Amino acid sequence: MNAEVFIRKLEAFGPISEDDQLYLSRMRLECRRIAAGKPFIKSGDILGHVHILLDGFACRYKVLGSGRRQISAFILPGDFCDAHSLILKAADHSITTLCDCAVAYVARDKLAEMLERPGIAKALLFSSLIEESILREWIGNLGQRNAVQKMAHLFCEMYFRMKIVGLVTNNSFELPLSQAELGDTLGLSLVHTNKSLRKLREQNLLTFRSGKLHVLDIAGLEKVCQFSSTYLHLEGGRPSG
Amino acid sequence: MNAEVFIRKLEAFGPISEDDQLYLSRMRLECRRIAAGKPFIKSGDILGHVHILLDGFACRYKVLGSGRRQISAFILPGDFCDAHSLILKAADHSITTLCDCAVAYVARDKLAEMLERPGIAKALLFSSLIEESILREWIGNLGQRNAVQKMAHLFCEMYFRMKIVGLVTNNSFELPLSQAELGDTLGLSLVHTNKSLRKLREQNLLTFRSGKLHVLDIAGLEKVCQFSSTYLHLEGGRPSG
DNA sequence: CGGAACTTTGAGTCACTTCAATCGGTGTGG
DNA sequence: CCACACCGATTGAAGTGACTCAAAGTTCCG
Repeated sequence: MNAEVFIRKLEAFGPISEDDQLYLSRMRLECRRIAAGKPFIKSGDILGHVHILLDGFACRYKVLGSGRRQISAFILPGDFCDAHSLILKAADHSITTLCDCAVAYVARDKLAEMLERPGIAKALLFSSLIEESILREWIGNLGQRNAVQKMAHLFCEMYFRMKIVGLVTNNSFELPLSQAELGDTLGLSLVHTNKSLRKLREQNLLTFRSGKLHVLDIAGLEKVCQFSSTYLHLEGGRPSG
Repeated sequence: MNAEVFIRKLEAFGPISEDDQLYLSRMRLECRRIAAGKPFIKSGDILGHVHILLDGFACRYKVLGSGRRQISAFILPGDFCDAHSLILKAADHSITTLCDCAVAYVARDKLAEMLERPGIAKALLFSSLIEESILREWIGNLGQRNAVQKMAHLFCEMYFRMKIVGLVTNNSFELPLSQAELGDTLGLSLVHTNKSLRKLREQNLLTFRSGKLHVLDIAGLEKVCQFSSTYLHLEGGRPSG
């Protein structure tokens, strides 16, 4: 398995020089398959290497002292799982697969070496800035919208993000989440998650069954939560820098 | 006005070479004072330069379609206000001062030049990773805690962040927020913000009046929300990289 | 066929919201 | 020096969105 998905991802943030590309592709990445539902990074883990998701779907989460769980991000192919381990020896949150995944391993000193290349460091910085932007939007989502709106917003976001990586077919895509996990993402109880989902279904906006989301009316869904995709920075058009 | 606050901030993320320091200090930064309560970056603005807060207190926020406002971050001296404008021509959120501030301006092409230096690019990446970490914690805060716990958590965070930059005296510090702004940060109505604040006060944990927070019992406050400061990455100890 | 995990639904309760009014401090003009 | 306006803080009361508890229905898999 090679670093192609990863290189493509970096390129989305700006031109990667031929030299850098060569460097990355020559870097043999160790790769492993991980089964669905396996928390492969746990809060507190000391990490000797950094993970890149090559295939599948994963999420970041924290379990608070109260035992409640909050999912704070979804990880798509090409994404770094734990760039943050660059600065902290121990992981400050956990990561679990949500379906069968392929994950590449980069030794930490290898990563340090990568960062000496301005082109790569810049691409990682940009990638981190977009993640920040998504996190800020989630904060607004959790703080200011009601249950149905929150859910519509999450589905809109995932629709656009999956679409851009080519994973949407006939307006539907794999979103391998249980309703409990959906609730942990939106800060809702399981029961209320179920009832909010029903409302969206009854408005003929979507169906969501066995980990597959089918969007019937994306315009309607966007309207429910006043969705605007600018925060996803999809166009890929960058100014200078 | 020079870039000292900024250099000190970068140094917190790892050694900055003498050459880089010289480069930064030689860079004459244009600096302006901005009065309290002035939104100096507005969502949609096309930015020709990047801002660094040198002195004061500011916040990021978004106004949703519904008119509701969400504050998504507080900006302290030394922080970049809009590193994200590196990747997007237009700002995707607004920033306002919360008290009188001093702000430095860096032309965008100057910043692009800075990023060609691996040491600086790395420091900015690290800074961005820590911001991400804080955003993730806020997501957990908004999603999983009740009003009183949320508020306690925010106060704990600000206590530690202000302390590390030397702005805490006698367990109290300037937090120039109205209760309405506090509510917009925590996703609470003004009325409930006031009532939650009262509960914390009645437990003799703190006082909060005219933009000044006095922490009477930090251990008690931490206990209310099960606060753990690891996500702030305060120690500054970094592994390789 | 049995069990586990997930989904669905109903009922009662509570945290938080909205509406509405008052109170206090501060600045301004007469 | 007082009257007035303004803004933020405070409080009470009523409404509601989301929660918890409880139970039954479904789907999937060994």
